[in-house]
Amino acid sequence: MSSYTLVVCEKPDAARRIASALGSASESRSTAGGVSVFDVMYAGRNYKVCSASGHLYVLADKTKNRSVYPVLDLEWAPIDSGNGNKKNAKGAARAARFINTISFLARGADSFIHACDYDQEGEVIGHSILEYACGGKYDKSLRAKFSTLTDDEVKEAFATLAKPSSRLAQAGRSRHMLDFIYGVNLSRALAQSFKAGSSGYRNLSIGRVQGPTLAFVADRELEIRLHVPDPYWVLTADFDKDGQAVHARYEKPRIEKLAQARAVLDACTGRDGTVSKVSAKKAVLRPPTPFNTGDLQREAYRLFRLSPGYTLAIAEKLYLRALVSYPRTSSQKLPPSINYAKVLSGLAGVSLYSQPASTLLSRGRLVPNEGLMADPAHPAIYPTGVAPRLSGLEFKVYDLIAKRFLATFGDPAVTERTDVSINVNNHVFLAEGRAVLYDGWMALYRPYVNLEQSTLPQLHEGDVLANRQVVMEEKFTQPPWRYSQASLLAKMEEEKIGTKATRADTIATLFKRNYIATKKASGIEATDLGFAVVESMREHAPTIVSTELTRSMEEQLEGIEQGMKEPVDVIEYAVERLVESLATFREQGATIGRQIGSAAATQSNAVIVIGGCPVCKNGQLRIIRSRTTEKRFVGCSNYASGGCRASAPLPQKGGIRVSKTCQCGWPIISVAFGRGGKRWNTCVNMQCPYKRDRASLARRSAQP
DNA sequence: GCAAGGTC
Repeated sequence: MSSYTLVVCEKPDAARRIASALGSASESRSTAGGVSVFDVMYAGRNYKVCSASGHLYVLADKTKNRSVYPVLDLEWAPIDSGNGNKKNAKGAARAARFINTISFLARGADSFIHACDYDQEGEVIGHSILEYACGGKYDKSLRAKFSTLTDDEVKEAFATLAKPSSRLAQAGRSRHMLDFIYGVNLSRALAQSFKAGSSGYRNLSIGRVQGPTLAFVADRELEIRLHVPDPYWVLTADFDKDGQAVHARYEKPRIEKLAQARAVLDACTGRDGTVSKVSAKKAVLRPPTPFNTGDLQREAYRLFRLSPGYTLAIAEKLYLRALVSYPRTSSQKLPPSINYAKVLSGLAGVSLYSQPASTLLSRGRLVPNEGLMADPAHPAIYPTGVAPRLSGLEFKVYDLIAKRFLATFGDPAVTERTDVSINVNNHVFLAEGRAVLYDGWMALYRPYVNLEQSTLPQLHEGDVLANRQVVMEEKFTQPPWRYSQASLLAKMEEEKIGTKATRADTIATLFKRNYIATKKASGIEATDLGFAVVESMREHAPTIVSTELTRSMEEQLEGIEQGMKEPVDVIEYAVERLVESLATFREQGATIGRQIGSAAATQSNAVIVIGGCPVCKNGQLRIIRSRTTEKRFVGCSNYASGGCRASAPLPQKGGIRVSKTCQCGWPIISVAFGRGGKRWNTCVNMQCPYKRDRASLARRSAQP
């Protein structure tokens, strides 16, 4: 085979699209790694288009000893089970297959094109591959720059190749370094302090994104706990106009003094009202903008109460089945190159969407209502037009994406708001009506439209309304809302921390660490442990829980990218500041650990009831963690007061759920082993006559 | 058993 140019893309899907944009490509599987490679002729040259699968190289701690800090001596190494996806050894094996394929292809290549996503992380991904898998080829490579992977743009990118920006790569690599140095060292300091100040090890962590996110929740929780409810009074009135009800509220929505409210109540009770003013205003509501990752996550939470992480996982599945476009995007734009007509024709073939899709198609000119946010590598999320076969939540998320896409092409809706002032003995009450005059895009987005309508009878100035009743209600000012997973994610977006692909993961990590917990129906609250971590960080390493760290880091990285700053100086400056914090942890570790440890202990001793006690009949069986051995077991709430000795061992690992009560009267628990692993159901009663696998419970458990 | 960032 003659020589060729090796094109390195960020992910397999991008390689496929880039290859097919250049010409008719033939796909083969590399013998070196078993991953896809595309051969294509373009402008008289042979190209082999291959891809990574995100980052194949990450920073690693050379010493590999997790109990030692500070760790400042880092190296770039292939993802392996030790540095990267510990929870997922498959990830490391997968990375190895891509690296093997690329290094094999690099040997036969005479030139290289860096065609990863054109952003900071993409620059790093390509840089590592060209340097480490291809043998120092970054400086000799050429950069393809594109904002979306359409045929035209890919060709344009290949026609305007230029030297890659090593400044951008340096900025990206420095970002990795800073996050590792701050995150890993402070996490180790936390965990080591905990170990020194209390019994046992606990996996604690903190980082540039985790820190402020946890602080958002903790600070909100404090606001809630410190909130002092102030009373106020609300007056409403119900009138009647020829048998039709008119509901109105007093012009002042809140009255702070009871005496004032009473005075109005007395003055108005039993007196008819006169319409003193009627005004109607039309409003034009523009169609919604197409979904980016966060918009979709928020909308799926609002409508279906899906967590952001779960929504993204479902969207990912839909993407892998070619039903929707790439779901990790910041973009609220739909470039014409995605071919609106093609997508709509596809949807027209699906019975659910055929009517609205055909109507849109028949108009000819299609212009989506784009939002302001853009993404260097992907358009907004849209359906591909491939007919879906889905059910359950997958269908719901797909339907939401499909209807949102349709709605963005709809006409603006027109609504009318009518305000009516009603005079009662010189006091003014207000009634409000809202009506949709033209539904436009709303028809395309049903049932997901969020708009309240309220109707009023025809009213004119001078009309007299019979007063049915005036009601005075005492209310209290409310504390702010707790964050939901969706609003916490929105807060992260607003503060520009984390990325569209990682925000949901960060929230999941905080749950896993037991820093935050869901308080039934009222949202997320910080746990005692979460509070303790924020508090101790504010004292010893305040930047890690503030968004300022991200801001100042961005500034430094910008300096590197512009050539105004050197990476070593930036890193050294960060290290100097961090070392002071770490020294404090080293000196006061035991004290810090005791503070955090006592917070963690309140938690592990928290009462978790799993059922009624079958022995004493009036106590409750609870999961208890022994203070001395730290082992968990089942005990009766009457142990201390009533001397009930009912107890049972528990498996020490795995999440426990109560499924039902066994015929013997004790609870049957369901234990999860590992992530997404099998669940194991068993009665906790050691003497259970109905149980077959007593031996296996004994093996997996320990007596308190 | 540590971060944040890619992607599956």
